[in-house]
Amino acid sequence: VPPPRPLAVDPIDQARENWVNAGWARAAGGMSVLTSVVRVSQILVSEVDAVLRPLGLTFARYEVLMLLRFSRAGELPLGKMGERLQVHPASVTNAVDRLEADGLVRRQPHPSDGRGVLAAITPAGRRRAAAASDQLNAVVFERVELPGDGLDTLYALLKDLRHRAGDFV
Amino acid sequence: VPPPRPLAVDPIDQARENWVNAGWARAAGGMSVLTSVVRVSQILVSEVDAVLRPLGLTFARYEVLMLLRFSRAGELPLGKMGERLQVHPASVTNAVDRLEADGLVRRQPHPSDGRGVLAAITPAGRRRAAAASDQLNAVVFERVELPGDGLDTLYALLKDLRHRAGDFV
DNA sequence: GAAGATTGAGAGTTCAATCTTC
DNA sequence: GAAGATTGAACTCTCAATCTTC
Repeated sequence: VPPPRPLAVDPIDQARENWVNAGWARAAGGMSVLTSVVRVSQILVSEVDAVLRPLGLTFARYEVLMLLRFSRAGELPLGKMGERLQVHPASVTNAVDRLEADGLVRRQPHPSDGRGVLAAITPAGRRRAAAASDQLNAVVFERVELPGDGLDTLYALLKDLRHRAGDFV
Repeated sequence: VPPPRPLAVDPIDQARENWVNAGWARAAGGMSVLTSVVRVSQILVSEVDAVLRPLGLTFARYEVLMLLRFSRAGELPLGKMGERLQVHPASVTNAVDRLEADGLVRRQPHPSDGRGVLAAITPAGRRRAAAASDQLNAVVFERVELPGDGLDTLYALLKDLRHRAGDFV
């Protein structure tokens, strides 16, 4: 396991400089923002996964669990979850398979549509979701910090990008 | 292929609201920023991959190619590339395998360290890198836009997060 | 013994194809 | 015919183990 030593200079700053020197100044801002977003995503997801691993969960399965936890009846059609989580139907099937094998979720027939399948959270699933949330809040979410209103500004800018990409209306 | 229809309401806003209602207001900001970063990363990387796919590249392999393109001698040790790109050594091996199979990169023995291996970009690799960069700049990077100095602000905030995570000194 | 690189196993995602039901 | 869900193949990433060279 190589302890990821911090680099002396910021590699993304270097890339940005390379872009400008190559005559691509107009694209330098977008390139460096994109690379930064990807890198921060890697960092944060690996922190989340490290917390969830001992609980037998991944970020994707945790999101499924929380979606059910916050739903009115504790159950949702698989397709709806795929839409909400913006993931491929096959990923939902896979996640529900794993959660069901661990007894955290149950598959149920859709009451009105014979094609559909509902996933329902079990009591064990609610307990696991609560434990995971407590740890994630304390160890990761509450420690994502920025000076001043940095977090709110960041959220608004990212929301703007998502909106422009057509992520929501 | 399901055309990802935009949702009527922002799912991350909903999650944020759920967090506050659950009594986790202190963690709501971090949770929604983290989820936003992950989502934007997914969107942008899939746009990049869509551009690179016809060129036989992925984002990871493109980054390797550009690292070599911007290096002084057009060649670097595999380990150095792993550090700069912040990826696992096995991922570098895999990327170089694919690039070498396509004739875009050549493996060379390290001149002074018998353990090391250099990857050197070939003329075909330079042509492929130039074509990929032209398209990425025009189709993706130049279209990542925000009003005012939004892009610079976003870059600075993400850099702050990376710095706090120990990504660089 | 430690560092650089490779290998094979395990997990997750995406895609195309399939099956059932509307 | 179209939609919901599942399956198997292909790909990528990560991890542990291995091999060579310092």
